[in-house]
Amino acid sequence: MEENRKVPAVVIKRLPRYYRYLGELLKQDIKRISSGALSQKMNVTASQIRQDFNYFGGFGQQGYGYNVEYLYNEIGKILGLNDGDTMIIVGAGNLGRALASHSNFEKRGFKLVGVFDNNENIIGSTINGVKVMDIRNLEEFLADNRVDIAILTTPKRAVQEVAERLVKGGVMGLLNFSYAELSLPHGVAVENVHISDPMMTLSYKIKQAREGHSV
Amino acid sequence: MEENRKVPAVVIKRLPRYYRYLGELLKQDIKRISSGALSQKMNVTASQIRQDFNYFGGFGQQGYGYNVEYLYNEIGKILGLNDGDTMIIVGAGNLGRALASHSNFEKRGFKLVGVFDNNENIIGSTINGVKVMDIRNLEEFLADNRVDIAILTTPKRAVQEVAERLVKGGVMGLLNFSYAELSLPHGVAVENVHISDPMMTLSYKIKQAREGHSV
DNA sequence: AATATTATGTTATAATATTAACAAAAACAA
DNA sequence: TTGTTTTTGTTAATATTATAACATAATATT
Repeated sequence: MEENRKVPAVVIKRLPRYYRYLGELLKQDIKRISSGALSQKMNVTASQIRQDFNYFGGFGQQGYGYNVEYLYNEIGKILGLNDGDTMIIVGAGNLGRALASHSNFEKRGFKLVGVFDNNENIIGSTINGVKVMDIRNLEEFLADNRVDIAILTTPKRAVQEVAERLVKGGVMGLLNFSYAELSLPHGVAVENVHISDPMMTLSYKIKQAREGHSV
Repeated sequence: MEENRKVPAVVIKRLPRYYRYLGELLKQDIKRISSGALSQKMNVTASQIRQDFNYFGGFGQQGYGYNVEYLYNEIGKILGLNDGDTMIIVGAGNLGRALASHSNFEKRGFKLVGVFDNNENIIGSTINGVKVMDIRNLEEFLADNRVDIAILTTPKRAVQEVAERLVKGGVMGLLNFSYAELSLPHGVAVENVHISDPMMTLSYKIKQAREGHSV
């Protein structure tokens, strides 16, 4: 029932996975689940599940388990989903366009309100119902529209400058897909996604398997 | 100099980041670096860097530090990069096409040898110099070509079946971008990439910042 | 050549994270 | 009901990970 311990980052990182699994259970119309049953499905220990949830006070009931819908919603609240956070995508290349069409963001409660690029040939076109705007009009847009999150899919050389402009314009969080690592004022939330990292990890695992080690 | 301790997964996960940073240093023609200097750039402790490298025997010299190129190459070897691993992409939707055009994979030594889809309109077209093939010909292709890694960007409903066919065809590692989590025989290396997970983590951080907690 | 400095590899210590244990509470069964 | 089973929240024990400390060796300096 203790609520004020600082929640370790490693616990926070696990919440999205819990959330996804619980969403699946919901779809299957499963009303309740025990930590033991969930642990089997998710391949973690029941103890860890209970411990994790307990950082937030615990959401279950002895002898019963957890109400799936309630738990799902509570984790969503912890993560700040469905708060109506808005996002823009900066960089309408292959990856930017793919992400713009990615319906999962909407499913998690994030609303795409703009896409920006500097390529004349792309500016003015529409992706997933959203107009691609000129990056030169970024400041104007940010002044008129609240933007919570920006997804960065620009080339490496552009990303630091763009990030600074976004922060200056009031954007609170950046999801950085570019290769460069950003240095920004304290207080700006940044998550880096380097898609070749898991590829390299995979390469290591394969090598291990080839050499007869367990994977 | 100890080499046979089991290397913790958390250390392996850090290697790609070291590798990327060292690649940057190389480009800047920096020949040597100390754990202290590297730790500042990467925002980790020097102790951790030395400890991490020591799992593999250590690559430095007392009083000198690390030779950047040597260290870069050694980490590459540990990760099994530039071993000529081949890869295919299954699912030529927005994300699959974006990944096919993603030059970083090649930079890390992975060679794209095929793209598969089931959409008649896409089959036969070319992405990044590689022909999109009919998924029905997957087995035939795998019989004729060694494929080490498959990137999965199919819709969720298709991914488990495709994964099984790939494994049967001899593919050793899967990089799964689809929402579903795969259950596969022991010994198959799998890395899951759920791009909405870091988005949710970011949402949490923003919420914390709004509530006045440090990020 | 002698000394001071640098910086590793490695061991020791501290901090975190995971798992196990279990009392208390609710659900279920007889 | 009453007793038995289930299953949580929570504390205790263990294991893992990160940091600090330092002896040793190479480099740099005088």
